[in-house]
This record gives sequence, C-alpha cells and structure tokens, in this order.
Amino acid sequence: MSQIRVRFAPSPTGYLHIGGVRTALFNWIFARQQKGVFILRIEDTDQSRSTEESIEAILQGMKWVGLDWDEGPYRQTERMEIYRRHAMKLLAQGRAYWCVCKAEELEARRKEAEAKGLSPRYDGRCRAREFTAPPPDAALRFKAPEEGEIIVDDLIKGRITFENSAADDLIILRSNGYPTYNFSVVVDDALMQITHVVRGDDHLTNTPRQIPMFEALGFPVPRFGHLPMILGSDRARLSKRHGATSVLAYKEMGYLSDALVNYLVRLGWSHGDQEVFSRQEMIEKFSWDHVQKSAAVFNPEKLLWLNAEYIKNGEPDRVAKDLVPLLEAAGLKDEVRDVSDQWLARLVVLVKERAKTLTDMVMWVMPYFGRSVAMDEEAARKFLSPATAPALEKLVARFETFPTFSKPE
RNA sequence: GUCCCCAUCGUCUAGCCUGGCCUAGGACGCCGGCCUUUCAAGCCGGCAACACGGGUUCGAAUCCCGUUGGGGACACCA
Repeated sequence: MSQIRVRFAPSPTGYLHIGGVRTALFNWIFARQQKGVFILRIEDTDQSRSTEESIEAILQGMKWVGLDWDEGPYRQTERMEIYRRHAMKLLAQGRAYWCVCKAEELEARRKEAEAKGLSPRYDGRCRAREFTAPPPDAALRFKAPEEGEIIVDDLIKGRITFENSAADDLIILRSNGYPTYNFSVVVDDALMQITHVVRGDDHLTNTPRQIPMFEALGFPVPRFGHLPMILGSDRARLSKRHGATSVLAYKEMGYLSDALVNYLVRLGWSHGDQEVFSRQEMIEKFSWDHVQKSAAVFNPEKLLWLNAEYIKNGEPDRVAKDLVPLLEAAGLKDEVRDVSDQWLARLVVLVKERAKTLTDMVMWVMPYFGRSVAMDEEAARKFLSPATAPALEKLVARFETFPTFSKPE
C-alpha cells in the first residue's frame, strides 16, 4: 500500500485556535502512525482577510504544540497560475462556463428565492449563454452534475448520500482571477496527492461539491474524514466569548503544550478509560473507529486538571524549560538569565505539587525575588505551606548572582 | 426554508457494529470523609445519564421506524 498523505490547511484570518489545533492534531497523529506525510498549507486566497501576522501566529502555534510538518508551508497565493490552468482545463472541457451575474444581483435573487421558500442556489442562467470569449468581469462557474447521487464513505461518519439534484454551480474563479476555496482545495489536494482529507465537519457539505471537481479534472478522489465541532459551554460553536480560543493564549496562561494536546485528543476520541496519553501512546493507539461522531463541549476545568497532572508528573527540567519564558515575561529576565537548569528544576520540584499552571508558579515565586505581585490572601495561604516556604527562601538565597533579595512579609 | 450530520451522568466518554456479562463503567467538576498545625496534593466514599414513542426479540443503551432536540451547510468567505 502506498504512503498516506494528509494536510492541515488553515486560512490565515486570525490566530490558530483550539479547533484548528485539534484538526491538525488528528491529521498529524494519523500521519505519524501510518508513517505518512503531514503537509501544512496556508489557504490565503481571500486577499482581504488574510494577513502575514496570522500566518506567523499559525506557524508559532503549530511549533508550540509540537505538530511538526513534513512539507510546506505551501501558500495558495503562490500557486495562482496552477489554479487558473486547471480552471481553463475545465472550461475547455465544457465543464465550466463564464458567468456575468453581478454579486449584488445574485444576493438579491438569493434573498428573493429564500423569501419564496425556495433553495437559494444559483439559477444557472449563464449556463445557457455559452460565452465563447471571456466577457469582462466574468467569473467562472463549475457545471455541477444535475442528476445521480454522491456517496461519501466518511472515515468518521460512515456512509453519507447526497442528491446531485440539490447541487449548485459553484464559482471557481472570481472575476478578479482568484480561485475560490472549493476549487483551490480540490486542485491542491489532488496535486499534493492527499490521500485522506481530514477536516472539521463544517466542511461535510463541501464534500459533494468537491468530488465532482476531482472527477472532472481526472484526479483520484481522496478519502474523507469529518471531525465533529468543538462547542462552548452553551453548546454554540466555540468562540472568543467562551474564553481563550487562541492556542498561544494558553501558552501565556501557563499551560503545557503536552497537556493541551492530551486534552484535545481526548475531546472526541477515546481509548477505553485512559485519560493520559504520551504522544507516543496517542500515535500507537489512535483509531478512527473511536472518534466520536457528535460535537463536544470544551471543558476548561478538565484541561486545567490535566495541566496540573502534567506539571506534577512531568520531568522537572522539562517543566522548568517551559517556565523560563513566563518568568521572563513577568519581569525576571535578569534574574533568570544566569541561573542553572538544576536550579530551575529544583524550583519546579518545590512548587509543582500545588501548581495548576506555570503562571501559578511564577506568581508564587515573585515575592521571593522581592517583587510584589497581585496575589490575594487565599492564594498566598494555599502556597505558603510550612515545608515549601523556607525551602524556597533557601533556594533563592543560594542564587548568588541575584543581587538584592528580600523576604516576603 | 432546503439539504446533511448527531443524540449515554452538568461536561468528556466506555459499552452499541458482533443484542443477554449493564442493578450502565471511567474521568473532570461537585459533595462528604481520611491524612495534614492551614491550603493544596494523595487516598476512600457519595450524588449524577441510556431524549421520547413505537416496533423486532424470550431479552434492547445496543437492531429498525418515527418524533423531539442539538449542530452544520446553503457567498465572487474559508
């Protein structure tokens, strides 16, 4: 059997969010398990919404969670000629046609159809016009099949049937010459020889639109797998108002990437009663059979618990490594600069039993460096156990390169 | 509205495919206890679910149909 190839294809219109990471994670796990290839592709064909900062944030986020890719990052904006060429191929084959309907007209007709209780899809009026030369400001539409059905054997959802009679003639090339999402994905997935398209199930209904394009272009159709969505506590799609959704925000809040990844892999997948998985275990034990079909509510408390587990049970020097940037961010850059790894590891050992996040550690340690910190009385009491407080004082005192040092009251 | 998907404790889930082992298991959270000079951690215990209605069957959380509920998609966004 040939090698499997999967991809994660975010659009750079914001930060890398929790849902995106989980999608990437399942792709990555599958690739590693099957000794396949994991590809990163940036879908930036929407000029107005894509930003460089966002691409940078996605790359950073991926690195933080440790999802390394084997190919890419490819950028769709660098592949414009490829999409145009394939679009022209469809035009030449009579599988696409020019459409001169204006966006505003289409919008109006959609609304009208909706008001009448009809399907809001394109009425196909330019299909019959058969322009021989491209009119100015024309978009190119794909001729969707009008009869028959498309059966998708989804890795997660199983067999799904779609009637072609409900299919729409999608625009594949905008009037500005840029390809639209549904077309560029097909071309890229085909050319990058993606064998398994694993994405969020918000793309489920895109599948029957994309399959005919693969076929019209003469490409083999990949297998599909649609992951259930992640919901907020109110069962609505996870968004900012449910709390932090950017992965990097979790880094700043003192979460270990291993804990986040562990939490995310268990959100929608299970292996018996097991809760804690090393990366190696996830890779070994993963199976599509045990991926949930239904949406899952994101539970920050369980994440927090897992994070505490990882802090308690992780290698102290490994935890210490992650602690350094947070110490620096808290204003201890000079203090931390010359400190030894052993010193940091010792620090972690002292406080790891009760810390749920790395920022807990930072907050507790600050006063010992003579820094004031906004810590309420209860938080202070939780931390100041008879054993750890003196030990911590001694630890910091032994830190010779630290010039001034005052004990907390 | 149309199409598609889904449905076990508050939440994540095991079990479902291959009906009886399920008086439905685990985890988070919550409550109580032990330990402890406090708080955590740890240990022990408790509360808590098969959406509803019909079938099929000796027997259904498990199979079939319907209802209800939730989610998603219907753009020159991705």
